[in-house]
Amino acid sequence: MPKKERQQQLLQIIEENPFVTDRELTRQLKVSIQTIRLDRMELGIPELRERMKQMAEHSYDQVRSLPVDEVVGDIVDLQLDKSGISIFEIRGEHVFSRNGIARGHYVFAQANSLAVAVINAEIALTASADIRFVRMVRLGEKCISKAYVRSLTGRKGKAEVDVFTYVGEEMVFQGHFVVYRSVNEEYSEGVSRSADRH
Amino acid sequence: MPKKERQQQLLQIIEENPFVTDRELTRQLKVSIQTIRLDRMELGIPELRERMKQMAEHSYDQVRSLPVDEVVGDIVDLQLDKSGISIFEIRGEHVFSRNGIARGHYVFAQANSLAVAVINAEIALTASADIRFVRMVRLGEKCISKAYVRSLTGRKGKAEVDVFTYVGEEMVFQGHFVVYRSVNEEYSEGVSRSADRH
DNA sequence: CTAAACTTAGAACCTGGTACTAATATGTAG
DNA sequence: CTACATATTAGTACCAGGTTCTAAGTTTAG
Repeated sequence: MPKKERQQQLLQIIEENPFVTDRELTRQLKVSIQTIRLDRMELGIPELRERMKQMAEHSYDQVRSLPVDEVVGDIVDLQLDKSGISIFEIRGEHVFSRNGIARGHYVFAQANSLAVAVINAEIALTASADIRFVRMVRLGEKCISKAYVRSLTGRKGKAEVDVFTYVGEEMVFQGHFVVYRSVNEEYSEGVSRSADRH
Repeated sequence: MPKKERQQQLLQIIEENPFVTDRELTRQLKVSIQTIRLDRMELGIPELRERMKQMAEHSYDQVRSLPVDEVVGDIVDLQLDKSGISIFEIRGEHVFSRNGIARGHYVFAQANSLAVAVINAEIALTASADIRFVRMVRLGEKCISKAYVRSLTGRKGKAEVDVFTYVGEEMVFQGHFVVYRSVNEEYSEGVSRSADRH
């Protein structure tokens, strides 16, 4: 069997069973263990333990990253129906462990939370948004979001809010949010009382 | 320090960082490595490698498709660079406590995670998104997101992904994501050696 | 004081490798 | 055919992160 083909088979075997040892690969491919190891090196496949470790770290990240908190970021300034500012520091649980870059939904969550918080209504819900991740945000960076209410339509209806997030001087995110607001009404069954942002 | 207390500390340390070696535990608990190992045995805590293996196997069973990245929601189907489906149940911690309506960023997070997971690349990051919350999602509802890759540009570059989220028959969210992707393997830093980690 | 419980030490061994050297096939081009 | 290259196999030394076992101290309680 040609080398190329063997290496393709090796790739496939490991892909469908990452827990296979080199010793077992020798049995399946009928070559010496050294050949297996040379092949792995050429293909850039790490050893069994490293593969397991990577999988373990991956799943560990996943478990840790679930609780996106109520309001993401600390609101440090709030002028209802006008503007607001919040601060959010990117910590380990917010990033991809592989490269330390923040997951987009955390950056979004900060902006979304602020866009909703800045609206003075008993119920405020995001209706739609147009967002742009201007540059990646890294572990340890402090995101400062500023929200500006651009328009309000009546007591009920929609509000438009622009949010810009900065790390230092640099803008990292921008978003245009359309927020549904209601002072008294509900939408089928959901009761509305006093506003519920935190 | 009494034995019981030490074992409680050991449990706690391992729980919050399962990737710790015995050698590091000796430094933290100031006892010999043999004591650490006796403690682990009494507590039924397996060795580091076994812990990693179990985590790896667990995550491998859970979602059999390989590169299920850090995701909000359970991925139940994944065809890389084509489509994917994930399920996410709205629980108490995801809603506004007053009215039981899901916070937008959770619904977004599910869609965003899926849009990133469906892309077959070593690095995939959301560049921008155009999203619409079609109707509110309530406590207890099961969100089913379906992602479709609409275009791919080269090995590197952008991908466009549409995501639709349903509760039952009803569409509750739709989003158009532009995802930055890169198949890049950096040869500058930690290529093969086991140099990098916690 | 003494026995039980606890702690530490050390050596042998294990798995699943890496790193490196060296010998032996098997081609393949001149 | 020879010479050189590539591929394969073999073997040794070494590593991390342990297990197992034996044995010797050290507390502590009765």
